[in-house]
Amino acid sequence: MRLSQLFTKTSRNVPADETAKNAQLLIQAGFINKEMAGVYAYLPLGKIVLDNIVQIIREEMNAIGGQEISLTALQGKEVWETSGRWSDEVVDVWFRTKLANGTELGLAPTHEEPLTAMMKRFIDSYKDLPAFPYQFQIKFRNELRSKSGLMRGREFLMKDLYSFSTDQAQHEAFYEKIIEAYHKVFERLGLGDITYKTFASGGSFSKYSHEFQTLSPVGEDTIYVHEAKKLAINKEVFTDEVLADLGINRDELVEQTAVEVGNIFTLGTKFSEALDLTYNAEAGGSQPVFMGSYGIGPSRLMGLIAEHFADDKGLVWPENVAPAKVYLARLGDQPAVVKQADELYDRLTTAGVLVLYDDRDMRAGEKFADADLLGIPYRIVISEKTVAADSYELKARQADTAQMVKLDEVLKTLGVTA
RNA sequence: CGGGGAGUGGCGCAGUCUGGUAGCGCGCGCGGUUUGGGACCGUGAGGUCGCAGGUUCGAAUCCUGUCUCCCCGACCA
Repeated sequence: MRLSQLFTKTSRNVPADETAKNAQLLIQAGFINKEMAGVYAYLPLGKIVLDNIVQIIREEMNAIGGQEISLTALQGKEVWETSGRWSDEVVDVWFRTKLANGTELGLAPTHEEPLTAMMKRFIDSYKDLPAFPYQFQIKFRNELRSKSGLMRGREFLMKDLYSFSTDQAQHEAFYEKIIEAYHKVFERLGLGDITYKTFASGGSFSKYSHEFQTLSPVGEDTIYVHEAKKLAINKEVFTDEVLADLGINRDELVEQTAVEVGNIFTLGTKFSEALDLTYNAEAGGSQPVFMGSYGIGPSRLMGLIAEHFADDKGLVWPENVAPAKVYLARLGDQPAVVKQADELYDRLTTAGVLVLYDDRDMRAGEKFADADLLGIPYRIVISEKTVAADSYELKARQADTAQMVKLDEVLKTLGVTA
């Protein structure tokens, strides 16, 4: 993409109505636009980042049998009344609205009910199980207070997968698989080392649920980390009983603040019984389907990644989620310089490398500052110097200095095979 | 929802205490000089001070109400 064509631009001023670093940087760099408190629009570069995160999650969900769907945001109240969750006393974050004829509607804060109801069309027999539908959907939650930029919005993107199994044993087999899949997701997002499977409060069908907590000073949760076992315990369930269950001594744990980036739940037959989702068992007889739910917040992850990797010059995206791999800064518009820059841009683009080509008529300092602020992993400068040396000036985002290298070295660094 | 802070050109701010119809930086247009870490000179465009009432000869400034944003708390992917 040529920056001269990109309609967004960076700002030298930090927005005054945000204090969260992720929101400040993402707005300043033109990745997102604030619509209202806790509600953000995604601009071209931000949309690419979000899509990259989504794609990583999608690939890992598909790898374990997930099938992507897209449910609706508009919800009629009947199915929620059946499960008891239409009530404000039970779910206090509903956004409610009405049809023109007065029919009550809500904007979905989650999707257990409509999906469970829908699956009645397709689940009749044990032969139809298990099933793992999932979606990426904007959830609406009327929080009393949104905060921390993308970390906690009133409207946010969520990947929610639901498992439908014959019984607890079949359910647990999948539960273990999704834990592994989640670890892969966070590994690919560059957060593997600081993300812990965390024991949290369960429900009527399991003693615990599991959260995936990423260490961060801006986190809202307190967890107790067992580094050797690579797990953690949420403060909300931190008791002697839990320690005994896990065979852990209190002095092996370190208290940390963390951000909940994922949460997996054994739902059991809570929703299937409420909504009458049953199947005919192999041995005969009707049984309620055994369910689980599994969430990850891509938009929250984007905020967390922005916040976690940023330095004093701006964003620093991991390669897997960066809006481009290379920031190609062309200094000046002399024909030879333009030629070298255009040719490299074409070469890399053809090879499938995403390049932000800064072909704008701006000074070097501004281009360098934007390259840093946008957080693109590699910066390549083309100038009279590089033309004269038949070389390219290459610098990783976090490197202190640039190096003059030949084309093959550029291609090798960027993983382009000749 | 309780407590605290704040709303003034696109963005960041000063002016409010001590009323006299608005100023600075960035950005933007035009002309010129520049050109490797956010250049400089000149010249322009752009706001009626969140909104609604009220006090006053006169309100960004005082009073009342209201909306919005941020932070802490309570609550949450």
